[in-house]
Amino acid sequence: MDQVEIFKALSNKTRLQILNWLKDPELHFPEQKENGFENGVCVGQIHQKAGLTQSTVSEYLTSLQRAGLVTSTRAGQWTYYKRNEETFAALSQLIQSEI
Amino acid sequence: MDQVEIFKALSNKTRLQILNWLKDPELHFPEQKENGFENGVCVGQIHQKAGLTQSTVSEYLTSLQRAGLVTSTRAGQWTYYKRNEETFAALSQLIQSEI
DNA sequence: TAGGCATATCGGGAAAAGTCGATATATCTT
DNA sequence: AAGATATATCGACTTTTCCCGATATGCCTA
Repeated sequence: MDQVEIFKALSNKTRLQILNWLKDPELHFPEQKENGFENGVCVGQIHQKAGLTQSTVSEYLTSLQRAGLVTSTRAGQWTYYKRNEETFAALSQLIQSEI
Repeated sequence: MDQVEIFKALSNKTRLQILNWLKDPELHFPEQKENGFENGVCVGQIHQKAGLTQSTVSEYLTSLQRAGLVTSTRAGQWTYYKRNEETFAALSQLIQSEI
């Protein structure tokens, strides 16, 4: 758990927004509903909603993953990303006790 | 409370270290003991310990203050900085519930 | 195996952050 | 008023981040 890397990943409005959307996929990504959300949301959906290019969104998701804030699952041609709540809990604790 | 500004301020090893030092001034800044720590620690002490130039440390402290993570008090020719624990508590909560 | 999607990676230009040395400002002492 | 000390600000340079378009890779289907 690299603190600086986590905080850097969180230092961007769009990335914060993506994390927020992923808290409630049913609400924010209804188009994907038929496929379920067990593995999270695929890049294309996030790309559309974010209004940035596909490459930028892909890079953002990779950086969130490197920080441990999301996990990814490949399924066919899709990559699904979902929040890694453990990291959020650990971070909240860290701020309370260590930082 | 600007989340992005807070996370940017926390995205630097030295600034994290400064915040950590300020948790226990008696331990980390014994040279200043005679003056007490009610208002925190003065810039010069932090500068010496950080091993970066005075201007850099001054700028770091300003950025921590803009983020609300520390407060400053001027007393004579010294400026004392101390942690603003309210912001840390609020941030920890924010991560648990909102982000 | 060719073509079509979905995603990742690469190269680059603009903006921001990191860091310094020099200088300005404020305060204290004499 | 002058000099000394503490801090802040400025100008510059380097590194990193932001974000894009173009291209590569991987997988699926006809």
